[in-house]
Amino acid sequence: MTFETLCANDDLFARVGAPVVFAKDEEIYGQGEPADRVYRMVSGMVRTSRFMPDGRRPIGDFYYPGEVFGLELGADHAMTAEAMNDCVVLAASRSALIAAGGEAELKELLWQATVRDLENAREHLALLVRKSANERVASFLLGVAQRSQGVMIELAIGRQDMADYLGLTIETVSRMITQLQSSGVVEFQGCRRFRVCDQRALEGLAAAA
Amino acid sequence: MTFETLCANDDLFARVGAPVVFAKDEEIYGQGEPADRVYRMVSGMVRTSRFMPDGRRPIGDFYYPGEVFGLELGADHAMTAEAMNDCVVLAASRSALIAAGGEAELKELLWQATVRDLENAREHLALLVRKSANERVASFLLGVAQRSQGVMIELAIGRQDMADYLGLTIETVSRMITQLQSSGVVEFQGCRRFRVCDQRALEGLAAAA
DNA sequence: CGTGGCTTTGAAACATTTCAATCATCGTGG
DNA sequence: CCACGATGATTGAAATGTTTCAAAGCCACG
Repeated sequence: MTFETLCANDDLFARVGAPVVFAKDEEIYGQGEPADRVYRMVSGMVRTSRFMPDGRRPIGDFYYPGEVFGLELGADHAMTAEAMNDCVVLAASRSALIAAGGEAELKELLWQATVRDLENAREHLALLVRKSANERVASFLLGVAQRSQGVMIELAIGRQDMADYLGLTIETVSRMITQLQSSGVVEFQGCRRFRVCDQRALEGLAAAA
Repeated sequence: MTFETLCANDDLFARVGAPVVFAKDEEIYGQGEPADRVYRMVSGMVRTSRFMPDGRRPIGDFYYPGEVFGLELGADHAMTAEAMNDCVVLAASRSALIAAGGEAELKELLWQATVRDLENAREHLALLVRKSANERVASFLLGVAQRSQGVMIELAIGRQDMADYLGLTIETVSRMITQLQSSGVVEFQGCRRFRVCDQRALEGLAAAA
């Protein structure tokens, strides 16, 4: 989502939306529930995921501050959204958005959200097709680093979520991180804070990202 | 794409589009070229793919008769489109579509294409995350079977394209097909025609599809 | 009937997962 | 304040699944 579009919808969401706080691991909405409300991240992070019959849990997307989520193509939510840490979101009902901004503006919002989802999905696909475990982890860390600012990067995402997103097991993710560290590409302080030491090398590994 | 939407645009495309024939393996448009024309499949099959710096070739999508492709979110084509067999498409320039149907109708077309792409991408993601080789192949064959009619199914897609799409090597795909055959789930006649023998079993393998 | 492209098969190498155990980290209650 | 337990992360070793490399088979086409 570009800076302009973020600003363009700023008033609408700010006018209509009510700030809501969610605690870590709290569910924002569940798979199958009617999708009558739309959300925009203010702070914190949210993940969407889908529970499969066999217990696998493919992760859809991660949402950062400023991003809109909860809009669906159908009437119901196709995924579950959960807070990854304590977070604040602006919540607005579809009807309130229409009342305040009109049908056209809601459609525009839906359009932007859909385009962003499609772009994310394509990037995610590129990551999963024909990339090795360490390339996946490298791409992921590079992505997080690019979305963050500052040298020390806060990793809100736990190993299990990373693994689900990358199509790997938690152990493999862990090993790849260890490996990236021993080759001096990144450096972790604890398991949730890291620093990119060799940007060039990380980009090289992430390659076809 | 639903039946209704197909019909709704039928006139527009039929009025404006010019039928074009492409031979097997011919390029319809290339990655990076300006996306000024839109296409709808009449017969045959088309694949889109992206060539990566390292020579890998992730496949975007396969397009069947009736489906629209070539619309892009940006100004240029993000992928290359190639004919997988001799095929006929209706081609129309964006400007001609606007002249004939108006801006709104083109937007609607773009919306439908984007939604379909997103749904495909999500399904594709589900396939790649946490599915084993034989589950992937089973899902793929099931998908082809569902889109086809009749008992004997024509597989327009070669092994290499399947492998690229499924994130496997051509040898693995071949082995999985052999395996599905020996377990009596499907039966191949040559390498491009098959029949589903045990629908239930195939669905079981495709599972979380 | 041979040639070339695509598919299948085999064996060994390799990457990832699985299972099991150990290790941090962090919040809680003694 | 420290020990404790809980949760999540790391590590190791063996098992598994997939790829790689090499060779042979099949089929369509000239």
